[in-house]
Amino acid sequence: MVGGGPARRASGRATLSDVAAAAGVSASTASLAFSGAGPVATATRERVLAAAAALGYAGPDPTAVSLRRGRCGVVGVVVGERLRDAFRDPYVVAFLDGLVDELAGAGLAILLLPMTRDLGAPPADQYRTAPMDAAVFATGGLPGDPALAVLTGRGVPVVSVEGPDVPGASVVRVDDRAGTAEAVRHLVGLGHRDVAVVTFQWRLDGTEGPLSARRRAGGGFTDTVNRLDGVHDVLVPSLVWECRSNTAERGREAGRRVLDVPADRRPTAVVAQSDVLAAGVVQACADLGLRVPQDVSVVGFDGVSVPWLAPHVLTTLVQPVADKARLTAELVLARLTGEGPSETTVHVRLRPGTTTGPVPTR
Amino acid sequence: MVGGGPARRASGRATLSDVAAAAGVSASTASLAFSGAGPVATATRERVLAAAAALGYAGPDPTAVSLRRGRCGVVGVVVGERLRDAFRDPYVVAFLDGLVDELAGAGLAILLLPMTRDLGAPPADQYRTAPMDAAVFATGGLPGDPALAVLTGRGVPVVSVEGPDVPGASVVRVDDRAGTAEAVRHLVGLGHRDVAVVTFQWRLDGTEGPLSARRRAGGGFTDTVNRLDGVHDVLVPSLVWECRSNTAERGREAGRRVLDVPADRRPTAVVAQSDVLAAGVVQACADLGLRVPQDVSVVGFDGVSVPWLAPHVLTTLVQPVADKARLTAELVLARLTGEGPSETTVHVRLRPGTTTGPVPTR
DNA sequence: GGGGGTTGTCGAATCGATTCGACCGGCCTC
DNA sequence: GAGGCCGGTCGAATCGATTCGACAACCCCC
Repeated sequence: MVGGGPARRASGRATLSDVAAAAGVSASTASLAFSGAGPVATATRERVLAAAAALGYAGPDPTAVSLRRGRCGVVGVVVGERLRDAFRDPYVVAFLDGLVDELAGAGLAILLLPMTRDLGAPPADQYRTAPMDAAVFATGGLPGDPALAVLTGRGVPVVSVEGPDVPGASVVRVDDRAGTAEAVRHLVGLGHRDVAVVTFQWRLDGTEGPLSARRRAGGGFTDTVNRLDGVHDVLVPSLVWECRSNTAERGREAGRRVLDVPADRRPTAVVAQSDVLAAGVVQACADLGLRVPQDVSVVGFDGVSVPWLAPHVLTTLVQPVADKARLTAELVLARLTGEGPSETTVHVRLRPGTTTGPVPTR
Repeated sequence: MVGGGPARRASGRATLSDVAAAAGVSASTASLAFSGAGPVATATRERVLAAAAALGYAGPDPTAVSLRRGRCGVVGVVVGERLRDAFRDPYVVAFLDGLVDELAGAGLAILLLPMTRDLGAPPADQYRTAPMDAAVFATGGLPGDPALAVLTGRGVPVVSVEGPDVPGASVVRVDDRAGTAEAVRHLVGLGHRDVAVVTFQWRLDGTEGPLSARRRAGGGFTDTVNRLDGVHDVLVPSLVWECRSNTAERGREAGRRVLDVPADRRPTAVVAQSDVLAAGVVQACADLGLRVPQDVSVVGFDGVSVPWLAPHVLTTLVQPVADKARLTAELVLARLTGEGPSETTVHVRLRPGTTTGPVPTR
């Protein structure tokens, strides 16, 4: 068997060396022929390409290239708790859609990372073992999240959208607080004084119900906290109801619980922390025979279209979702070029709809 | 500077070699200390771990491990065209949620791959360059998709859910055809003879409207084709309307166009290829002042909850989404252990709701 | 015709880990 | 007391590519 030439590897597919050997050139030359960097004679290139075709070589192995370059072209995206719930929110989907688009334009692919449920438990293996050039907390996060520690420990730059807001992370801020305050002032202008708030989960422990002062003091998701602070900047809400997930279903339940009280003790307006929750509250109003906005005014947050609420048009705080996705992608790309953490802020805008009106006279 | 000891690399983070040097052991021993494979003296292990802590070494580099092992722990998931549209379908989200869960259990992370829009164009870079151990076409696919060719060319095993149905790919089949036929027989049993069909996109070119015989002959997505064939197994539909995306909005438009005709030429039942499209059709009925099911019966597909359709309960073909996700994950894992392509079938079940009833008398 | 520049090719180092085989003591056993 | 085994450690090969520096051949021009 002497002189049989270098045999194709027994295990698996052809490598660049196999191609080079078949073409009668060195591996370096074959690499040059493929990448186009450096001068290669036309005849040589063609010989290499022909050998590659014959051997079924489909280009360099991504993992090997990643190791060499020190970059794998993958960005981890941390989304809320369960995909099922997170993706039910049209706002999250729209943001992710924009982010995927922006990053794909830079040749980056997106790896889904489900958020750690239990802050005491170690994060999923993937946080330690999945290849990743950067990670984005797309739907907020908590500073104490162990997944965050794992990522920064690995040296993976983190970009967070409204938190976790920690040193070392780039942050896309939203002026939730000012926006929410504006919405509440809008209500106050309409005569409302008795306002209830329906919030996101404060922490990831499945709690639902009135938010206690004790729990509130324990710290929560940045966006949740800021939006609630925005309410307090204008007035003290009569009730704060925490939902265990950001779905219309939970919003509906919240609405039922908050509004199903005698009329003289019923809030005249509800401020929800998302359009999805607000839509649930509107449904609850229908369930309870309350008219919107004659009996109850409802305000949402996000500015996504909720067409099945028709004929209602939600009064809401519009987030510029495309801009936010673009800015987030820009922060990611900045980190990838070696720049340090930075931050940016997007602004929300009150868009009055048909779900808010003058306070009912009693 | 002789004898200064091996310095920490100037560029970037500590490596296993740095840790080994700091601990005064060889790289092999340090590796053993970390991985737990092979015997290491307790004292040695502690020295290594201490050195790692001191240097801020957070465990082996995932890319290097991937190269060595020949596996990176990432599964690509191809979802329809635009994320924004794909994720608006609760069925897709539920399936993905289940798939993520099942694969995460096996230590696998999920990489999002947007489906190629234009079959003539080359697929996105990510198909060639992203690290991936396997790929799943989660929402169907076309046999001629160039992305498919790129993946198989790379040697990435493909698992497809209802297509592309090509040699070499594992396939999760759904008995769409038999299921749809059963649903249509249900309608026929209620006296319906004039049935319209609202379908998914036949191909990814943004076309919308009546499906021409010519276009139909050109081949389409497996699920779309099978479900339409199921109708033909029972009767010839009076009209087949193709929607350019699987959203309630397009279903509503389809419903308007299909049903806004004089009563004597109006179909008495509409079979939609998804619950989302069906929900749109029900809305269209409301728009047109048609009662469901007294004037028009509507059948969906998937069996996801569409709570905002209340008080209607959609008559639909229920897909066992959790089982489907589990079976898909099993096919992926089988390919990862080196097994060849295989296939499996899931069955759908007709669940009568309140959106179908006896044919109206004229 | 020789010096300098260009072009094309190659060898070797490198990215950061894992793992096989070899080696060396020390302890047990016959 | 010698041989065998085992626990512990290390060196070197390997995974599949990229890239730098060296080198040979060739062309141009003076």
